Amino acid sequence: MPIKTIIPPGSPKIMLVGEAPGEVEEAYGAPFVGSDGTTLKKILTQAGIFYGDCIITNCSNRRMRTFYADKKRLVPSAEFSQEIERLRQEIISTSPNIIVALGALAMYVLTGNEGIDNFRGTIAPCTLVPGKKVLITQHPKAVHFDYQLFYIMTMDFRKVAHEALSPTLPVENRTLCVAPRKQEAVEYLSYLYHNWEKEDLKLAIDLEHVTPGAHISWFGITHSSTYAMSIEFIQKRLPTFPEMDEVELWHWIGLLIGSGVPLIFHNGSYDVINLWDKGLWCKNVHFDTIIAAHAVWPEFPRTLGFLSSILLNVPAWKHTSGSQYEKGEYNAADVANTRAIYEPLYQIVNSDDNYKLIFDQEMSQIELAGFMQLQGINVNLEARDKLLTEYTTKKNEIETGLNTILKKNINFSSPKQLQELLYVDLGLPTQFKRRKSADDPRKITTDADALDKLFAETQHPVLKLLLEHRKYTKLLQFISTSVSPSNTVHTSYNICGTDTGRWSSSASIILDYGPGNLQNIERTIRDMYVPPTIGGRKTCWVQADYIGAEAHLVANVILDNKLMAAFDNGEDIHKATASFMFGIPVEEVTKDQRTVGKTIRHATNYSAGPGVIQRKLKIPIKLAKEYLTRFLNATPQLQLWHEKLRQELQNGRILTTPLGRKRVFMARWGDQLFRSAYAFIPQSTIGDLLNISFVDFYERYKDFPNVGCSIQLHDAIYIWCFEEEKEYWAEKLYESMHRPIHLPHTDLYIGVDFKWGYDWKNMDKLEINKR
DNA sequence: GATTTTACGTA
DNA sequence: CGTACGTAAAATCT
Repeated sequence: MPIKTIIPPGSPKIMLVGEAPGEVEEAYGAPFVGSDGTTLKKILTQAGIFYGDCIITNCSNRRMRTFYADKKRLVPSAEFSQEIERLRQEIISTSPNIIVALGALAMYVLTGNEGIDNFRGTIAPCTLVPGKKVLITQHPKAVHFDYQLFYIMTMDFRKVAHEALSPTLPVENRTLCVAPRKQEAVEYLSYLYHNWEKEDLKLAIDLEHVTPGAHISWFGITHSSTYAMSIEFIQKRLPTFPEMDEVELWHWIGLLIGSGVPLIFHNGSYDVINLWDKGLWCKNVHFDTIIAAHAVWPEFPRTLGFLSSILLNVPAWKHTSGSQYEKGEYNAADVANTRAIYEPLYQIVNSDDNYKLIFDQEMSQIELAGFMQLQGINVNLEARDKLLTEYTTKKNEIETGLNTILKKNINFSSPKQLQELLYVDLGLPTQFKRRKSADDPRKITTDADALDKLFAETQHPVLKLLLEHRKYTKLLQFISTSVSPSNTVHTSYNICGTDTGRWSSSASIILDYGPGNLQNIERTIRDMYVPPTIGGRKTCWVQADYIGAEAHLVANVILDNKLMAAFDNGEDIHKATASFMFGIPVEEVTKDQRTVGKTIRHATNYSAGPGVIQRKLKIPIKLAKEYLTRFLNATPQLQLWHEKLRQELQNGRILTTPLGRKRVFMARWGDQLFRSAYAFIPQSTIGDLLNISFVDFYERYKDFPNVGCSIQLHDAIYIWCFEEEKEYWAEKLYESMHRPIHLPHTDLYIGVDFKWGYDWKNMDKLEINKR
């Protein structure tokens, strides 16, 4: 039996179109009566829309086994065609101002579009009933798989509420000037140059490049959200303009961006730094829309397409860009939309002191992050080759050994072949992956933990060899990385790379050399990385790291007096932990007990269970549980704090760190969300503290020729200088890093440790005067 | 050829 | 049932 479309009395303005009824809907004879309906109602309420005011229907009001008659799912089946016709008639007879397509099927039926991620949040003309407008969003059932969509759909429905006021489609009022002739481009650039000050212009810029070399192929620029010019510089790796014309264009671009005109970017960390690499300096980087979005919604996607779908009423464009001309159109649309989202983002950032604080802080990091990306890290080729030989030999020996024992060749990097080997051929007990939640499916694994466990149980020699093989394979991955012609590797430090405010690091597309991520290099092979040689003289590295930073902060946040005192007195805090865990004097703590203290301290700060401790310490689960209980009993403040955080989350799902960074937690309510929350405060605070300090140091000394910034490692900073000046620069670095965190009861200062050395592995303690 | 999964390195 | 990341190689999809 078909269900019935709900049509409220009067002239309803909003029509919601789902897919087809499920079992529950069919039983009740009405759409959206199950759990999807509950989700939908919640979202509508959040968006200020009353469910009872909406027409509620589906693409099909009958349960349907197959919607389409063909394999490509383009031609509706006969019975589905009837239902589509019924929908068409209902749209005509009820004539809503806005139709909401819930999910990909409704989008396809109503608009003919495919690929929901490209269109979600945008308005498209209705093809089923021409003249009508359709807002595309996800089906409420998608929230079940990705809870964040609840918040995204809420934003979509706020747009629905606005669009319901009138039946007219948003007008496309943008002029995109694609691949202009030189004269036209120069006219625009010179107009901007001569008039930006008196007309108070703010310019958005966006680059497209071709690889390798990140050569700029399109330069998009605009002063307005309704106009954009995209200048084409490269077509199929050949220059578009004669050399003199291109020189003239770059001359104007250089004049303009160096003039001090406020510039707006979407991910300026790329554009500004690429221009810098090509010798062009952006004097006034006024606003980065990615940084703004990161300061405000760290958990949301930050692509231009997403932000435009949330903040603007422009048609979807990210799925276009095929032909050369379309690439220019795409670039022009990008820059116009960057200019457009700037306006609302500027308002939002400035509406809240915390947002503004974090925004300004992250903007100040662009130059430092970019400087380190372009400078790179030097590689000592001799040291690299030595490591390469050493580990290749070791890996080969193990392979030979394994092949002899197994009497056949398999790919030890293949999880599939290893499963076959371990759980079928050798008949070992099948191991399952550690799950994040009890609801997750059990998955067979051959990871290091599984091999460790199997070795402990069976002492099978193959397992040990496999583990070593893994280790050397991984090391060789790090060692055999590409190096630039000047023997450097480069990383892109991503200011907005995490939800916590820590930086991440990834492959540089401007200088594509090295392993990309320079924040996860294995310690044993770090000696292949060396500080630069300046004026023919070798420099050394000075490393400064915050001592036990996260634990120190947590101790002060939860007011753990014992631990606070241990930090204040400069004690070994892991020994101190072991001391009160085992109820023995600090002097009697053994090395093993210290390791236990260290592991438990770390694990409990992030609410780990006994399983983690069992694996880290390689001890029986019973002992791990005992240690855990002992620790938690000795530190009741920790659980009280975790409880307090959960309560805080219940009031709006927002946490604010002592340094003012806010994060909304959008995961489904439960343990995983709680754990992210417990980790957020220390991770974010220390990350921010270090970045503030690093920028402070960079800004003070960036023009000094004998010192430079090299590496950021979350809670450690590396700078290079000459050996005889290492104490001097370490003291300067200390001045930048010795910085208070304001807490209710005190201003907390995290201690700093210094080391120095001529490579990244062999570093010695460096004593300095800390005033 | 593009996308997803598995495994593993760092703080 | 530690969180936060990025990458290589294998596996899988189209």
